Amino acid sequence: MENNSCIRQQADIEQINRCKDTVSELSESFDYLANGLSLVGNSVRLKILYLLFEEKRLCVCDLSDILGMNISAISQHLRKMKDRNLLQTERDAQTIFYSLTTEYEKLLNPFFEILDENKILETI
Amino acid sequence: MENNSCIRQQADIEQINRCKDTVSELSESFDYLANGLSLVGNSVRLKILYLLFEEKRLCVCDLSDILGMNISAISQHLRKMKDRNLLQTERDAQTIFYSLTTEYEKLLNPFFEILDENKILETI
DNA sequence: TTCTTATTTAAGCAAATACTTAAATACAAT
DNA sequence: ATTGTATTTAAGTATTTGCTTAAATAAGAA
Repeated sequence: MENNSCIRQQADIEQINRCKDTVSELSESFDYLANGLSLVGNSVRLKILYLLFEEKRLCVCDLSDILGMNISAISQHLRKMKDRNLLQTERDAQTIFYSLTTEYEKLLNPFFEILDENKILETI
Repeated sequence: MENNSCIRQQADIEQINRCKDTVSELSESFDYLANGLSLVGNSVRLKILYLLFEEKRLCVCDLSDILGMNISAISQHLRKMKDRNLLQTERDAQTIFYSLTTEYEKLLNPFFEILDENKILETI
C-alpha cells in the first residue's frame, strides 16, 4: 500500500504528527461532509437543489419536465438527497413535493448566490 | 429518452417554463460549479483541503505520510485540484508545496469552520 | 556525469455512479 | 373492483473514478 520512496530530510515531524491527529480525530466528520458535498457536486442534483431553492417546492414530474430527464432518474437523485437529509417531502394527494431542508438551504446559500449572480465563471 | 407517463393536470406551465429558462441560461455555471464541488466531495481531497487550510502549505510527501496513502494517488488528487484552480504550487528546491487559492479558501471557509468545531455530526 | 530525492504521468483494473427499462407501489376517481 | 395518475424500486449496463504499479521527469549532491 505504501510506496515510501520519499523520505525527506526536512520533514517537520511535529507538523506531520499534529496533522495525523487531526485527521484521525475528525475522520468521521470528513467522511460525512464529503458524502454530503459529493451529492451537491453533480450537475443534475445541483440544478435540482437550485430550482428548489428558487421555487420552494417541486414534484418529480416537474423536475423531469424541466430537466428533460427520465422520471426514474430524477426520482433516484431525489431519493439520495432525501436519505442524506438535503431534502424533505410533503404529499399533496398523489403528488409528492420535494423541498430543501432549512439546514442545507443555509449551508448551500453561498453557492446559490453565486448562481443567482451568474458570476461563477469570472470568480472561480 | 423521455418516459412521460406523468402528465399532470395541475402542472404550473409558467413555472415549468421559467425553470427551463433558468436552467438553460445557467447551464455552464451549473456544470462548472458542480465540477468544483465534486472535487471537494471526496473525503481524501476534503482532508487535503482542510489540512492545507490549517497548515498553509504541504508537499505531496507530507500528505502521503499524513494520510497513509501512496504518493502517486495523492499527486493525482492534487493535480485535479490544481487544474481546477482550488490549489496553487510553489517550488522550494526539489520540493513542491501546495496551498489553497484565496478564492477557494474563502468559498470553503464555512465547511472548514464546521470541521473546526467538529460539530458536523450534530448539525447536518 | 551519475546517484539520490521529490514528484508526475501513463496504463490497467476494480469499485462506484448515473442512466435505462420494466415492474411494483400508492392513491384517486369512476 | 377497475382504471389512471404519480412515484418508487429493482436489475442491468456503460461510464467515471480512485488506486496500484511502473516508468518518466526534474532538480540537487557526489
